[in-house]
Amino acid sequence: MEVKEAERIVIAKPVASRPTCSDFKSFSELLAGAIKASPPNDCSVNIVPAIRPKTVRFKPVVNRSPSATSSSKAEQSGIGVSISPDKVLKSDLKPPVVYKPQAKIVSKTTVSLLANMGNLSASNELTLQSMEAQAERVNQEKTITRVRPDLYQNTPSHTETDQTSEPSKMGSQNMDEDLKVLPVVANSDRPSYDGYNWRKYGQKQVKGSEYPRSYYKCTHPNCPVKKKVERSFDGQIAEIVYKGEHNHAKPQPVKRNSSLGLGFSSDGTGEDANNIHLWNEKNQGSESRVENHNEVGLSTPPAYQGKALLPYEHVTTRAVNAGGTSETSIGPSGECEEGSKEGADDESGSKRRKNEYQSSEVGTLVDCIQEPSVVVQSSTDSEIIGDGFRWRKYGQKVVKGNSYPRSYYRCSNLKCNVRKHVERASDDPRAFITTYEGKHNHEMPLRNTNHAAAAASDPDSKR
DNA sequence: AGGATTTGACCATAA
DNA sequence: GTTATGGTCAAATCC
Repeated sequence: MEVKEAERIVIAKPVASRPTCSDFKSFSELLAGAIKASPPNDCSVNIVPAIRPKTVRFKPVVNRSPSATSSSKAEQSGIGVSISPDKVLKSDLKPPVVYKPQAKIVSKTTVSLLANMGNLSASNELTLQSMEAQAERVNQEKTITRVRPDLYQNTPSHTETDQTSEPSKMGSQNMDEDLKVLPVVANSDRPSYDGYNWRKYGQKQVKGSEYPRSYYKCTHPNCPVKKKVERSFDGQIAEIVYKGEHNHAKPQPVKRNSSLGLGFSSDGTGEDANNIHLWNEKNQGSESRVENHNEVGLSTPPAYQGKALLPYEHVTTRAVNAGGTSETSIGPSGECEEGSKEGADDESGSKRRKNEYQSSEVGTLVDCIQEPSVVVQSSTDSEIIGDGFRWRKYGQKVVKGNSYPRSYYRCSNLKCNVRKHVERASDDPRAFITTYEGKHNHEMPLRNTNHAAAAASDPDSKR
């Protein structure tokens, strides 16, 4: 809890600061074999070694000093390695390497999983995408999504089961504030779960960050949107910053699993009707920021972790609707059309996508496993749906160090003692921080109603 | 073969 | 003006 607090503070800062320091430590410790959730840690640890090898890229670069290159690379891949044990661990975890391999593995698994899970999977994906989409939509100019590693770590292992089984809901946490909480899962190097296609055009080690920052551009022809992704100590996505606005709709998924009610795209793009709506709805915005957090008790990496999937993170994104609509009830028709168009575009990029999916499916998998969330919101005050669970607001208070009131929620499930509080992270009314306490001991409540509603309102849900 | 990714170098901006 | 840092470019490489 304390830690959370600290982190929370950090996150609140407008600047992309790395909240991970404290976490990091704990994490390393965890890795050492000690504390907290052993499963995740173990997984991460195991993963690292396996992955690393791949990371190394042997380039006989002529132009650049070869020796330097190799060394530099080595450094990058293992920047922290030589430094300190902790760092070493971190380095091991480094993302760059990890993703691809994992993604592949995951993808397969995912496929099977999806097959088995059916609706769930679909919903999950949708959820993810939606989340990201929402985040983006929230701030088109600039959106920052942050993940809280610590939370992630703390996260117990299996809540996910619960979550998995149920569709998650996305909701605005504070309706008052017009916030939206979106769970986001981002794992791959190239996060494409926001429903758009991205091409990585750069990667750089930034100061104060253990991991390199990756730069992505939207692959759509004239789309100026870019995003940069930073990873936390364990290789998980710590922050995603979007720049610009998409001048196009999300690419439409080519295939859809008919069995999936929500229109799940098998290709992994997973366009969510909801997402699309959200997006289109607000692709305009000047600058907005969204923060994501890992939900503490929510996720638990399944079998994958063992593999290398550390990256599966569960993130909650809070976005404020600048424009206002928080709900799924967004304008559909136009979007749908656009989506179709996009789909056409996609064809040209089918190959590209393939690759993307391969590399990015981890996220999908995670989604499936973790929890689906549907971007449906109910506007009830007492019940907030943002992460798939129902919450009841039981208090609000202005806490020290934050000029904005913090809203306290508890899981509406009587037997569950999970609580969370949401507060504004900064002056930016769109930035919120959600802190979870405890883990759910039950499954995510089904929201058939919402689902249905969402589906109904979304023609995109196409089927 | 073609597109995506990697990664050192280069450029821009801020301190 | 210098240095530091971030962002982008583009050749090499991978898939």
